[in-house]
Amino acid sequence: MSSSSAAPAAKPPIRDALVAAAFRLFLERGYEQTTVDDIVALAGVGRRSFFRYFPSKEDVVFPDHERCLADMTAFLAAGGAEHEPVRRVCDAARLVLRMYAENPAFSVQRYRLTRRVPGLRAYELSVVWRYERALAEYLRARFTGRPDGTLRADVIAAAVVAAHNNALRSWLRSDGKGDPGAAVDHALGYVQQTYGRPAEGPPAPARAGSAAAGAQAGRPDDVVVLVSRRDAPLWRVVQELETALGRG
Amino acid sequence: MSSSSAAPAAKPPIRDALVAAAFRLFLERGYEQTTVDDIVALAGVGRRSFFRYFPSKEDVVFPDHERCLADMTAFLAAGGAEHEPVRRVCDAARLVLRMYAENPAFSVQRYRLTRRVPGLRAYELSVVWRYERALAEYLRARFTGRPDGTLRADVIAAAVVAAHNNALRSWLRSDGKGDPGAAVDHALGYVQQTYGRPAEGPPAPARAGSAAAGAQAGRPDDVVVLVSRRDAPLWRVVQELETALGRG
DNA sequence: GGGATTCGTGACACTCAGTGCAGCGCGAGC
DNA sequence: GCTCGCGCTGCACTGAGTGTCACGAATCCC
Repeated sequence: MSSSSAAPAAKPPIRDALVAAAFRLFLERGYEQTTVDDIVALAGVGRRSFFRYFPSKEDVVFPDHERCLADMTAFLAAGGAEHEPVRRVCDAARLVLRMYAENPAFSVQRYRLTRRVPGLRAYELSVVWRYERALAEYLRARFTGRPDGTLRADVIAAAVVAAHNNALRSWLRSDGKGDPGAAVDHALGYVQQTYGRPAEGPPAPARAGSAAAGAQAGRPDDVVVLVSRRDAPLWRVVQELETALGRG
Repeated sequence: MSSSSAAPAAKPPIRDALVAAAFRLFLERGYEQTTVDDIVALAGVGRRSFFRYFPSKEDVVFPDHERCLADMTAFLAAGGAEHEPVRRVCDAARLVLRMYAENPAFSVQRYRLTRRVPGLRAYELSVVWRYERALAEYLRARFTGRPDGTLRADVIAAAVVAAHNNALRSWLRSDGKGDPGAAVDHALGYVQQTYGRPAEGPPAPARAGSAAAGAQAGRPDDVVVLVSRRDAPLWRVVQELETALGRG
C-alpha cells in the first residue's frame, strides 16, 4: 500500500484540501487565530463547502475518527461470543492505535495542537468518550446477568481506554519514534491481566507452557503470550522468546 | 419571599439570579432554544454581566464544579502519605457525590439536561476529565519509582471515575430516590478491591507491569506473563520484559 | 465635607462560528 | 435541446463571546 498515488476515484479531493489547508494554517499561526474564512480561502473553495464536509471547525482536526469509530463498532458487532470479552475490547482499542500509527507525523502534530487548545481537548474528549461507550456497551451486553454487570463493563472499558491512551500519548510525546504497538500491548496487557479471566469457552488462541507461538495467519492482532518464571535468567528468557517467535 | 432585606452578606445575588433564570428557561423551552439575552432579560441584568460571572453559556449549568474541583485538589494535597493511595482517591471521588447529593432535585434536572444536549454532555466530559486528571496526578506522585507508575495511576483514576459515575448516574436516573452513598460505596469498593492492597505501611515489594508476581515465596503465581505483538521488534520486547521483571 | 479613584455594571459595536436559502454551473437522461 | 438533479457558491441572518467606554456608587485621601 503505497499511500497516495494512483487512486482513480479519490472521491473528495476538496475534503483533503480543506484538511491540508487547515493544518497548514493551524501550525503556522495557531488554531484560534485561524478563521474558517482563512481556511477556505487557502483551499480555494467556498465558505459554505467547509461546513458541508465538517459540521464544525473542530471536526477538521479529527478527519478520520468517525470512520474509525464505525470500524470499532463493526468489529465489536462482528465478533460474536467466540473470544474472551476483555481481550475483545482490547483488540478493538488497538484499532484506534492503528489509525494513529498510520500517519505518525500527522498524529504528532495533531497531538501538539490538542494539547495547547482547550477547545480541541474538549472535542477530543467527546470523541474518546464515544469509543469508551462503544466498548462499554459491548461489555454490558456480554455481562448481562452477572452480579455487577454494568459496573464491571463501565470500569473495564474506562481502564482499557485509559491504558491505551497512556501508551499512545507517551508515544506521541516522543514524536512518534519507536513502535507504539509494543507500548500499547504492554499497557493493555496490564488491564487484561487485571480483569480478564484466563480462559473461557474456547480458549484464546496462543497459550503455551514456557513460550507460545501461534505461527500462521498474519492477523494484525496476532499476539504472543510468553510465560516464564520470574527468577529465570534473562538471557534464557530471551533465547526462548526468539525460538517462540521463530526468529533468531 | 420579600427578597430584599435580610441577607447581610449574600455576595453575589446576581449570580444566583442568573442560574435560576437560566434553569427556568432551559427547562421550559430547552437549552438551545434559550439565548443568553433571554436569560439576562429574565434575571434583570445586563448581557455583559452574564459573561462576567460565567465564561460561557455552558458554565451556568455547572455553577459549583469549579469549587468542587478545588476542594478535591485541596483534599488530595492535604492528605499526605498516611493513607493507602487507592483508598484516598476513592474518598476524593466521594466529594463529588456529596456535591450532587446536596441538591438532589437540581442534580436530577441537570442530568436530564446534559443527557439531551450534546454540547452540555461534551462540557461535562471536560469537567469529569479534570477530576480524573487530579486523581491521576495524585496517584502518579504516589507511584513514582514503581515499574509502571503512570500507567497504573491513569488506569486506576479512570476506574475510580467510571465506578463513581456508574453509581451516580444510576441514582440520578432514579430521580434521586434512595441513598446514593451506598451505591457509590459499593462501586468504589469494587475498584478498591481490584487495585487496592489491603493494608500498607511500606510500599508493596515487587509487582511487575504486564506480569503478576508477588515476589517472595514459591507462590504458584510467581511467573511472568508477557503479552506482545508478534511483529514487534525484538529489542522492544526485551526492553518490556526487563521492565516487567523490575530489572534493567 | 468635597474631589479623585476604583470597582461593578450596563450599553454599544465588533468578530466569528454556524445555518438557511436562493442561484448557478454541469453532467446525465428522455 | 431541454430538463432534472446535484454540488458548489454567495449572501444574509442568528447567536456566542469580547473589547471598550460611560455611568453610578462606594471608598479614600486631603
